[in-house]
Amino acid sequence: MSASGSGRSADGERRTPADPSIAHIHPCSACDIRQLSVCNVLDAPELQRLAEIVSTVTLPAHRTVLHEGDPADHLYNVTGGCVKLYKLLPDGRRQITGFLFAGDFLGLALEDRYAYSAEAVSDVTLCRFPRRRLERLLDDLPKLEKRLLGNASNELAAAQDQMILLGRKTAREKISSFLVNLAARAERRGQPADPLALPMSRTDIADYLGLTTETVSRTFTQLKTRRVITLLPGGMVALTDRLAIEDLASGG
Amino acid sequence: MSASGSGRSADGERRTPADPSIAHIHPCSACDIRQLSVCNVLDAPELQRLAEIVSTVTLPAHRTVLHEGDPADHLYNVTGGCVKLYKLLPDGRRQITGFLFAGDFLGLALEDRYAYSAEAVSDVTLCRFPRRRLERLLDDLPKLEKRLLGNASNELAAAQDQMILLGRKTAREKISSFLVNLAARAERRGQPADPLALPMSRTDIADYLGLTTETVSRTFTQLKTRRVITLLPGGMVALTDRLAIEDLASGG
DNA sequence: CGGGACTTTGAGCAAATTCAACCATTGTGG
DNA sequence: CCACAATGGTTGAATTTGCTCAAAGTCCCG
Repeated sequence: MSASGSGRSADGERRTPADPSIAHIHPCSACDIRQLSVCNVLDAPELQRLAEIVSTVTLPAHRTVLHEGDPADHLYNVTGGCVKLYKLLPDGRRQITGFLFAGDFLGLALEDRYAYSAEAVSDVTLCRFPRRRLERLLDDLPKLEKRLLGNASNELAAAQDQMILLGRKTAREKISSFLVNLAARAERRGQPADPLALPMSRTDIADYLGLTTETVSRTFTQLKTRRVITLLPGGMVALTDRLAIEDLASGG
Repeated sequence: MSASGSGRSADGERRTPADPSIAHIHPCSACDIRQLSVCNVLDAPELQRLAEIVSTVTLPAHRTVLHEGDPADHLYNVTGGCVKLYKLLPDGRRQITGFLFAGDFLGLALEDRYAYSAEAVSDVTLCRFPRRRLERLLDDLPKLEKRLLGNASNELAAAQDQMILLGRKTAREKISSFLVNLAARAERRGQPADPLALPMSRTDIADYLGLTTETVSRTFTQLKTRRVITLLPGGMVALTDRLAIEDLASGG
């Protein structure tokens, strides 16, 4: 990777040096999404220790963050934008296993290698932690470790919801669930939930829901025709009939 | 197979009292599946502390272990038999999110309530831990907490594998993956992987793979006809052509 | 043995996919 | 500034995979 010094490295990413002497340039204590993330369980001195090993990374849309099978050298915290996680079958079939937004944690794998790939959907900013150093730090910060466990447990619950979606819901129910779920998460981050921003492509949505782009497109128009949603320019959707879409989402 | 020194409670389960004075009757140190489970990171005195809050539970096949939405009062460790986890849609559609065997941990939810239901597939034995007491114990046993985090991280990886299965694999690939996966887990537990025991019904397999029983049955006969597997009496399968089935499983 | 649950097989159907064409938006070079 | 290629999205028609409904076959277990 690139040398430190906050220039633009060969692969186009910018970051702050890990040098603690200038860590105050990006103090975690001033982080405006901290209350969304795992860091919010830490007090000021603990946060300082975290700040000493973190570097901030900015990536443009479509840049790969990490690749399945690569050594899991870093963990990340998304601080802005949208990241997709995915796995591939040998013949290219793809399953997107999650979309991450500000506050979401990325890279938890106590294995040596990443079990999935991650790619920036929009321009994103990330906090990057060297895995070794973070693991060492965890021994001193049981609160953080507990929080990570809670985080993992929540992700497991979300994964189970995604399983029932993939295995048992119809296309219309899948799209509805997807929209309701994104809206709820946007709300939790304090971002507008209606109209809702859809930064990802139809293909991404299809690969997340186990459908094809054509089916995703047809289902959107169907929901539009039924006046459940309204498609707005700029990748926005209005959830016109919130009750109806929530009903569809839960498989009513 | 019954637990010693205890009565049968109202709901038909047998268990040892939590009374530590007789905990030595079921000492964790003599547990023959310990090396498979989260407990194996603990040394003798730590194990003793765990033994003081554990009770052993035996349930017959088809008995519900815990129910989605109920207060999450206990965590479990499966010590024998097979348990299925599942979620339901309002209209009864079911998704089985996992099968658990000896060594597998159950109930990790830092929420107040279980996010899914669990039911015994075969007769099962479980170690049961009161959640509050286990959580308190975790503060003193960082090794165990780390191990739980590692466990959760592995489960997340497995969940992502299941997502690509549900979203992107064909019926034949699903069945093949299922068999290969079960065989690998049986092997890890030191149980015979070929012929492989299938303790769960066709309906359970269908609800796990996002199929119908009919499709599961047809796919089994198809694999049988192609001489990839052999169906044996007593719910056993022989993986006749291991290479072929592994190829099918990975979507080759 | 006999009965009930589970499994397998069959025939027709339907939801979603595939293949193909068309439309909209955007960015580029003449 | 416009033409136009490129990308992504939408729509249509035909196909297919897996589902539904129905019936027959097996396997336990009493």
